[in-house]
Amino acid sequence: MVTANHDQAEYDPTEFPPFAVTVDMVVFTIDDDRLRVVVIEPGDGPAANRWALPGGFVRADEDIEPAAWRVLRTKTGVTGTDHLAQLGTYGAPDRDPRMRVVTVAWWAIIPDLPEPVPGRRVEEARLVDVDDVVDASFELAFDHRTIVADALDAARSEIELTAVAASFLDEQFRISDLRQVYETIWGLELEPGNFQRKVRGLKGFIEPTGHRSSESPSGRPAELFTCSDVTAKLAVPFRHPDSRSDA
Amino acid sequence: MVTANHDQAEYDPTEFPPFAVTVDMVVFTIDDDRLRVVVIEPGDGPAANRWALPGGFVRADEDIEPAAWRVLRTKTGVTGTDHLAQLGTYGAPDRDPRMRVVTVAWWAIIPDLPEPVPGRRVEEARLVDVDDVVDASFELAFDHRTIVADALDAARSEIELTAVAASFLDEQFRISDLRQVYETIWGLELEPGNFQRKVRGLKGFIEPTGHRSSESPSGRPAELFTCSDVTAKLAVPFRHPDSRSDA
DNA sequence: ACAATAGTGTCTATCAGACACTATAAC
DNA sequence: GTTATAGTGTCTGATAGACACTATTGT
Repeated sequence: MVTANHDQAEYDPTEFPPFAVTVDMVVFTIDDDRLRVVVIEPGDGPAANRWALPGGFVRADEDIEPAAWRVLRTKTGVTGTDHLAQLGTYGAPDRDPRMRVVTVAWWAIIPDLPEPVPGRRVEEARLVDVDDVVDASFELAFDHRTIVADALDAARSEIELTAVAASFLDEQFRISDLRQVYETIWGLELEPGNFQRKVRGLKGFIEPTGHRSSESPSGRPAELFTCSDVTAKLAVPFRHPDSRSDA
Repeated sequence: MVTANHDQAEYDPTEFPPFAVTVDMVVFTIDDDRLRVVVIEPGDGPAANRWALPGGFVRADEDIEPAAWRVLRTKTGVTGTDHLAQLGTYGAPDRDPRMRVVTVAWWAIIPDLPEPVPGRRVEEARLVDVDDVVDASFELAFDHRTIVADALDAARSEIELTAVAASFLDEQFRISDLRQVYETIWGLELEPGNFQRKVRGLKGFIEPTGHRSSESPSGRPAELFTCSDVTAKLAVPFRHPDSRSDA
């Protein structure tokens, strides 16, 4: 088979088309029983004076996941998280007006994140309700609304299959705290008694600490639990209760 | 906060580190009740004379998913597939000796793929058992063994949640054909009667065609079904039977 | 005492799996 | 008839959800 080689240049390693590779971070936290996401107002670039996800270029000698951690830290001051997962890669040719960029999007969960602090070359950093982003009442630059929507889908699925919901909470937590995480992310109410029994019965999810909560405003103090591995896959999924066979 | 700007260069759009962006394809098919994957022997590059996934550079003005389709077609002659999903992006700094490359990996399912044909700049193309790749008895270049293993995990999960198993089959298929797909991918046997009842009861999975199979070697001819949307999310997951609460 | 939250008992409907059974074809 | 596969009936054990109930704290 003889073919004209008018497009062979792109197969030549010395003439590959150069791309910029960035990372963008979708950082979730729960604040006041609302699912929120960290956004920044960049100090420069095409998203200056607009809100956007924290993001930045991957360095020439840096793997992608470390770049995600570094960008998160330098842009928002956020340092630790139990959970960082790759969401997907977005690379429409026109997604950034400056140049050809593909961005690797990640999503993470940070407990107790009151207000992020603006980092280098960042004007402002704040938390915004995920719902407002997804329904576009709070606008984000680039394709970041889509990325947040995809991250929300990923989070909703992930808490069914793994113990990651616990990473929204402190080291020790009550079962009712964990239930609130599910209720917030799924946007529904769960029956406290059944939740209790179900989650206690799941292997590899939570372990009792032997301590009891002292902060309860009233009522019987709750037993405190920990989750040793938030990435652990649950033996049985904790299923979102919307699925009915008569759907 | 005053900081040395020794690393500010990377924030300058005109001086971002240039990356090559490639796509790599994990193409599954079922052949003789074995799950197989398409591999090629590139005619040049660092994987010449080794087996590797079909892959290639994304063009300067091309979105990533079209690039995946193009690469698949030009390298292996494979043109159509019902299912193409992004798997993840791999970008360790040393994963390609030539240059800094990040690759966006995709997985796809092609029914009835007897033998792929080597495309441009490809010496050979063939199918290989997925198991042999994952257990490294069949070696692949770069990090392609990891990518195939991740794709297998993705496929095993995806057939629980969507109708994608049907994309291994022809337009019309018997329920026992569909059962064989699950058995092959999960590596176990399912009880035919229960499978039949379960899959017939799931909304949005299969629809009867009104025809019956004429190719049955013996026995009662089976009703033929179609799947109108292989990407449809099942209302109720078709669960892999390994998960027991006493696990 | 009451209010509030934690946690358990129990009933019921549903569903997965085991397996016997019937149905319909080729031979 | 036998054999093979398609498809159904039916039982059982597990589980999710509803909801009543007990348990343990503060006020």
